[in-house]
Amino acid sequence: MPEEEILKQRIDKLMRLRREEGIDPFRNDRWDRKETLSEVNEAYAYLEPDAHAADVEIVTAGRLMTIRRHGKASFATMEDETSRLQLYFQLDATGEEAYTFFKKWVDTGDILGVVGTPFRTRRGELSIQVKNYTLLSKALRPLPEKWHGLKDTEIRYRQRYVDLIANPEVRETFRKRALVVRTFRDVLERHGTLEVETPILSSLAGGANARPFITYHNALGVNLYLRIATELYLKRLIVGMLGRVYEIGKNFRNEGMDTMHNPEFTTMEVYWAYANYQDMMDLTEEILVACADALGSRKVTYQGTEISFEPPFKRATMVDLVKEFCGVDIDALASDEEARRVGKTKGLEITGKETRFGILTELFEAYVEEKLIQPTFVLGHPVEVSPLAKRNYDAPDYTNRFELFVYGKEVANAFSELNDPLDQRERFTDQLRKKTEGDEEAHAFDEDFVQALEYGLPPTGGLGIGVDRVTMFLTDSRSIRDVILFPTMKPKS
RNA sequence: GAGUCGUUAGCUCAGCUGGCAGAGCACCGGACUUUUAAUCCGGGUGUCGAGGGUUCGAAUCCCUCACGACUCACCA
Repeated sequence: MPEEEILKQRIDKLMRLRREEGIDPFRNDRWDRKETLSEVNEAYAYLEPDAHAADVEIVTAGRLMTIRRHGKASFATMEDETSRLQLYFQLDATGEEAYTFFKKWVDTGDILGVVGTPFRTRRGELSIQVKNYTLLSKALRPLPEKWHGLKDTEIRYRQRYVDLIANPEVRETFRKRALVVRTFRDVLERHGTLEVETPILSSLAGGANARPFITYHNALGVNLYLRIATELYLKRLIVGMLGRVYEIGKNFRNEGMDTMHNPEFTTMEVYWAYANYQDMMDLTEEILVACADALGSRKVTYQGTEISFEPPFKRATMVDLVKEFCGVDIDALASDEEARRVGKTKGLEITGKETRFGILTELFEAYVEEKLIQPTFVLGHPVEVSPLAKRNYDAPDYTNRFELFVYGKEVANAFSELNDPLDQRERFTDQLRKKTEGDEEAHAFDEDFVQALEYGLPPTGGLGIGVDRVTMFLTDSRSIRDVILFPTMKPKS
């Protein structure tokens, strides 16, 4: 039957229900649920087959997922946010009127409030013998198929509510996501970190290499950008003497999308005054281990590969990793020209402008990243690709920075924050030069941020973690869309 | 942005070399007082993603477009 036909039929049925029975299922304002289905399942797990707890009254509610109608006794499977449980409607127990009403008016998908007694059937299934019930809401559209569920990715993402009804494991994934976020907060609060909110709308989108979304403010008559990172505002707050701050929120990047990238995604960024990137490494480890523990295990299987979040995570410098996986010792190369030559032999596309540090970074991305399956801290990024990180004063071409890779993907990025306003100004200028050379993703020059640094930023450790990616790895989700409730979709024309 | 694959009933899917549009579940009607993918009897409910082309004839072959999935490029 075409869906419109079913809808029409169900609306007609609703009208008849109102007219013939004087009952409007949408009139109910609340239901005094006394227990959830998982509470019932736990409390009466002890019942033996065919045993009734006849003196107990259960008051619960949920959605009917399946109905097995018989002549004078019917079964239904009810599901709520915690569990599922079988209902037993028996003419002798409900009375003729209520039983007939059930057979005539109640459909799968309907929300029911029920009162009854727990028992276990001869076949061994815990059930509720329904004494009476109330139709709390009516479903006018049919549920997806009960056996195969809903698989169509397009419907799953566009109509997530249907996905959530049909696939309990999807609900579980989003509960885990909430637990991950809560664990982030727990750890950060334990370290005396203040949760703050900074602007999403701003006249300048900085703090990362990315193209922003542009929007327009009518009253001000100006273009505003959606933020691409929270970094620069949070560091202003450290200047402002808030000591330790963090923000969990969405960033927006106007770039391609695939299984690892959604245009809006969630990050946690944290900044601690008087700390450095080493402290941030410890914090990263602490947060990830706490998340793994919260979800049950430090060893997780991601897409068939076991990943261990048992600390300490592996640590290595970018230079050493490139040496190990690619056989190129950047420090041994005398000039940029030589580096470009070596890069070319390794298959890099060379424009002639690369420095040896650019080559290092490209070799790392080409040869190393995908090999870093187990959690690995990569240290010592070149200054050239780290416009906001503090220089390593023993090796001035490199920064006190790390990125954490898991399953070949970047999960965290952290550094000792650059707090020298003069150096920061130079690096922004360098980014500006890159921008005029055509690099659309070069950082914007944030004059106000430099000015903030001129008031004095204490030595500060900063860290950003991709919340969606952490959730993916801990829930074995192959696409970022599986951990975002309403992922960005192209509108259907 | 490029390539590959996909789109058939509400859902999950068949549909061969071009020859009447199919199944299970769901849904509608009937029987059934412990079923659980209930069973039994009866009912097919469709713009075969959209548009164009080839052909006597197109779900099927060709082209264009839309949307999705995967791979790649960019990126976290």
